[in-house]
Amino acid sequence: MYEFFVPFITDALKSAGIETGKPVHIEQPSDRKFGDFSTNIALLSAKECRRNPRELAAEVIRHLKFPPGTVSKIDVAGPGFINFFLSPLFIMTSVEQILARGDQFGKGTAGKGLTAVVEYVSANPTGPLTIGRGRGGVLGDCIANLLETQGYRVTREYYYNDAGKQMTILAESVRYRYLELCGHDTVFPATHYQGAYIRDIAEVLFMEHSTVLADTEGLEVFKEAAETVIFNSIRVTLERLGIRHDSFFNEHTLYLKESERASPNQRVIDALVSKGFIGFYDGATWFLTTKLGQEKDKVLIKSTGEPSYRLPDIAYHITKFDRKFDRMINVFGADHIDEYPDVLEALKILGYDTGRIEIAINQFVTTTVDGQTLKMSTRKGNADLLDDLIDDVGADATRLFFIMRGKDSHLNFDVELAKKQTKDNPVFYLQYAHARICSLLRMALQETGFNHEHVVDYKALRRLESPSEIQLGFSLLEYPHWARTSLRLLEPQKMVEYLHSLAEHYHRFYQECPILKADREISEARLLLSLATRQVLRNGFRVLGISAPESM
RNA sequence: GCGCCCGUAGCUCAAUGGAUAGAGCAUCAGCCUUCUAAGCUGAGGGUUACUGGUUCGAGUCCAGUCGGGCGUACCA
Repeated sequence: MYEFFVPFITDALKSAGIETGKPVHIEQPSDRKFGDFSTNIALLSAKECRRNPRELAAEVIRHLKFPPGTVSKIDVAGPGFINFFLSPLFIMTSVEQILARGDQFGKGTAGKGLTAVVEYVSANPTGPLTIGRGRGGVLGDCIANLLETQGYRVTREYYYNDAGKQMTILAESVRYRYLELCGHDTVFPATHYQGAYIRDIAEVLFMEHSTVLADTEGLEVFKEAAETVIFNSIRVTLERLGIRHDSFFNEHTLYLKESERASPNQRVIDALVSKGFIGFYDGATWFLTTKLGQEKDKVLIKSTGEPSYRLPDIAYHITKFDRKFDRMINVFGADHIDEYPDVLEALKILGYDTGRIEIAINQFVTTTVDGQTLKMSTRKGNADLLDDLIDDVGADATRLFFIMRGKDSHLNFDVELAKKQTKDNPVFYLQYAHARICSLLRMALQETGFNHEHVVDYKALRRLESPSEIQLGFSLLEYPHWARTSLRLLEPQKMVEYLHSLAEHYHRFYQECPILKADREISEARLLLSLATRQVLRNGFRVLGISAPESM
């Protein structure tokens, strides 16, 4: 809808002889009494043209030529806005397109022929997923969905590490619990994983092997058991939320030689050496970020010989360039905020186009239960588990609550609210609109024989003209705009808000306009409008990954 | 100390640099013999933390101050 106006305004500017370098911008007025759309082009160009903005606006209007039956009124208002009013008939004929396109309505072509990789969750297998991880997981999943609606070919990737220090601590933790079960006198270190799941893993080992493992030197058997159990639990939890990945990228592969070539990690070091950004001191290998104005250099290879996380991170991103992704989107929590600038700097030095990398950082989650907030740490084992939350409020509420606030805002997850079955709870408010429409359609089939599946001609919609009908129709047409905006900002929250306002318009329409009880022709038209609403709700729910219940 | 994020109604949050800063909750007042009241309508409630700046116009951009969160590892 937005782009509908642009060419006509551009033409009008041209034929009025107005030269402006400013782009034509279409927006929605704050108040509908100002119209359906407006443009500020006269305000923007006024200075350049040395003319009064209102005069300029009037001039533009004189040259505007819209196709008949589309725009019913054009106004100059306020300091120089040009306001457009769409004709009700135009709105309703446009709604017909929604029914014609069905689940394709709202799809765009901006990403046609392009590929994107979205990296999200990426938790190492050291413990069950916590609520905080869930937010990033849902955010990433929705971003991937949004990319797909615009035609991108999307790879959903999970980057993990099953080696290194944390995994060693994990294996030791299991071993301590196992030794306890064997009756050994051990003290469980405070530095290790305290969670109950460690005990569960140890118990399984004890049942299978009795005390035999107590004498084994290596940690391998403990590590493997822990990794298998924990990874499975992570995948099960993700699956419950409808989060899936196409690709699991194991950091470990970056440490391995590739036939005749050095390992990807080593190649990063070599390349940075040749650019003069590597130093060796204190027994470690350093990325000389002080050369870039930073306070300290950063360790790439520790004095133990092991790479720190930064090195494989750089190498990992190079694989994304090697795999020729057009867009690379990383989703992670605020605790990783210090991680990416160094990676980007290194990639820039090595000549990669870091403009293709986008970072979506989500702030932390606190849960509120009776005003109590919980502080989380996987290590201490007192974290709120994502699984428990899903048990408590269900997958749909979990998903929606994670994305119904801007990702930059701290999220206050009100568990009580998420469980409520009233309109206070946005999940129910949205789903109820959908269920209500399904119920109507069922009843229509029963009582009047109206079968929406057999309708091929949507012209009946053109009979509608009452304010709540027009408002609803208009709202439906906004869906593609919000799909694009949500993606542009990497912010599914925009979609949530749009759907909420759509549901609101539907409920109002429902309240004001009898549907089954109206005259047959009007009734049919209103059923079609309801059907279009259901379609848009479904398309939106699909992006957000929540279910569309047929009855509630 | 330094870096990133946040500060908007009593509470939880919106507002691509635009017009009178909006929703929901809570409070108060209405709407069911009528398609799902799991809903709708209305009222009150604000110095957008503070001080300057940029411009036709600032909650939004810039600088500074105050307050909160997260980082600031040879953990990831």
